[in-house]
Amino acid sequence: MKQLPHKTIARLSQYRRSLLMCYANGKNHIYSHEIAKIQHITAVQVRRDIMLIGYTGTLRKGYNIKELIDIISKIIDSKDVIKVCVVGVGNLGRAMVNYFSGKRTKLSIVACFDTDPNKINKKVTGVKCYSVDDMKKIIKQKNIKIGIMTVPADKASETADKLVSAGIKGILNYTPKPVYVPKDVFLEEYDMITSLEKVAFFVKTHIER
Amino acid sequence: MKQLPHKTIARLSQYRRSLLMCYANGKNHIYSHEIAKIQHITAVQVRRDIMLIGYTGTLRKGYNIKELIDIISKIIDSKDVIKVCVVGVGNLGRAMVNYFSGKRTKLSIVACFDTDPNKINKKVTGVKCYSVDDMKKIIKQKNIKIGIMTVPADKASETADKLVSAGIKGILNYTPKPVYVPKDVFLEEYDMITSLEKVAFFVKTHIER
DNA sequence: AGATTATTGTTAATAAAATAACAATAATAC
DNA sequence: GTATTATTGTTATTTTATTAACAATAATCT
Ligand SMILES: NC(=O)c1ccc[n+]([C@@H]2O[C@H](COP(=O)([O-])OP(=O)(O)OC[C@H]3O[C@@H](n4cnc5c(N)ncnc54)[C@H](O)[C@@H]3O)[C@@H](O)[C@H]2O)c1
Ligand SMILES: NC(=O)c1ccc[n+]([C@@H]2O[C@H](COP(=O)([O-])OP(=O)(O)OC[C@H]3O[C@@H](n4cnc5c(N)ncnc54)[C@H](O)[C@@H]3O)[C@@H](O)[C@H]2O)c1
Repeated sequence: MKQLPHKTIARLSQYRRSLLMCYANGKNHIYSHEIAKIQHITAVQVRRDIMLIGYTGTLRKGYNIKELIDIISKIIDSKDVIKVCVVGVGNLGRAMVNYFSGKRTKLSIVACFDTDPNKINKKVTGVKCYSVDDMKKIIKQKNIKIGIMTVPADKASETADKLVSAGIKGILNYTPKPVYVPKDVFLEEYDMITSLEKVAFFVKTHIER
Repeated sequence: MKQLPHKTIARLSQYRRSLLMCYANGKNHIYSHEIAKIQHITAVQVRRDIMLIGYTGTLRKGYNIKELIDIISKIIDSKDVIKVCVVGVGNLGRAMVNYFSGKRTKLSIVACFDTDPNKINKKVTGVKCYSVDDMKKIIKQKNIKIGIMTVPADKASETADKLVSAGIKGILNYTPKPVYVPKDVFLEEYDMITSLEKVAFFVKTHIER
């Protein structure tokens, strides 16, 4: 299959979650416009995404939910569980561990790291916190592939470097500081401050115009 | 000025933060490629964004940091402080309040809301938590303009509705459930689960190819 | 002083994403 | 059984965002 657009991948993840809900409620078929309504996007967008992954529904009956879930899963899940770690177990890091722990089957947070002696060797919702000094060792040992960064902003780039040199293949950076990674490592950055400022900007222009 | 692209707004917020740092370190001028390096984007992108806001630097001297900060602030900040509330003071909500409280001058979290009696009327890092039942009243009273949603997913749409009917003008939705808002309310949604799955997808395709 | 270099600002080109248009057709209505 | 309707799948168009190209010129070099 051709390379899927990033945005499509993101939407597929969301479709799947909605589809799982519908399926759990006993629904077996769904129309593009129903999916669209749930996601608050257009039906064309949905059909286009589904077209891109090569699945076809049935005319006037819609898509078979079970089949669609399976196809999406085949695309976005990997065969084996992908192991994830969280670096920096502060407020945000703890929220993350808490939220994800024991939830996903194909993505599993198996370790976290911190510099704070009060946190090292404790457990966070069942996930052990190690010293950053052992990062390389643990990541290799446990075969961790993804790192979520929730360290203070001024520790962002050193943390990214450590993750990369430990052999991590994907980073989700929640610090507001952009980091550099070699191009064989996938990087996703999200800056909450910027998001809030963006909302504020549009609110402002709305109010002041 | 023409309507600025959303992406430009987001980058301006990030430029400003970097510029403030540089300025604090005693730097007075900066080249487009220096800004680009900090943000890990291209210099053209930076120049283009700066062009769009109508600022001009000086040839071979770069941009005057102070001036640029002021111009960006004039664009993205509003004249008065914009008040923000957080709905759902769980792990994530608490992290947010904690992080933002007392930090920004033009954006201020002034209230949070929850349904849990153990949280109502307590303070979260100095910010009072009210009952959701008083949401409308408090939002109007305090003239709150932006709501950050960190409630459980199944409470997302009712929460959005309440915020809208209370007169909120911007929503930052951190639940994985898309919500509907009328078009005079600016909506920004961010789904952490999807982000992580996206990283996992690219890691997988990298590993399996 | 004249040549060279580094840098901006802007237009042009390309790429990515979203939306629109519409042909095909199964299901339903009459 | 024919017409109508609702829905998919796909191509075409438009919009948005990024990248490239390059002219203009201030600063520096020789
Ligand atoms: N909490 C939020 O809602 C929020 C909002 C916007 C941005 N952020 C960003 O997220 C990041 C974390 O925020 P937070 O509120 O959780 O901060 P926090 O201070 O609560 O947590 C930071 C954690 O990182 C640990 N740490 C420090 N240096 C480290 C290192 N070198 N290696 C590993 N761990 C280290 C600290 O011990 C602490 O446990 C920050 O970069 C912040 O800017 C957070
Ligand atoms: N924590 C994370 O890292 C993380 C990651 C991905 C997604 N999310 C999403 O963020 C949201 C919050 O996550 P969390 O981990 O903080 O959950 P949480 O359970 O810790 O917090 C939810 C809070 O909302 C309150 N609440 C419940 N119903 C409410 C209502 N109707 N009105 C107001 N408050 C109400 C609860 O009392 C609780 O304090 C969820 O939608 C979750 O899916 C969180």
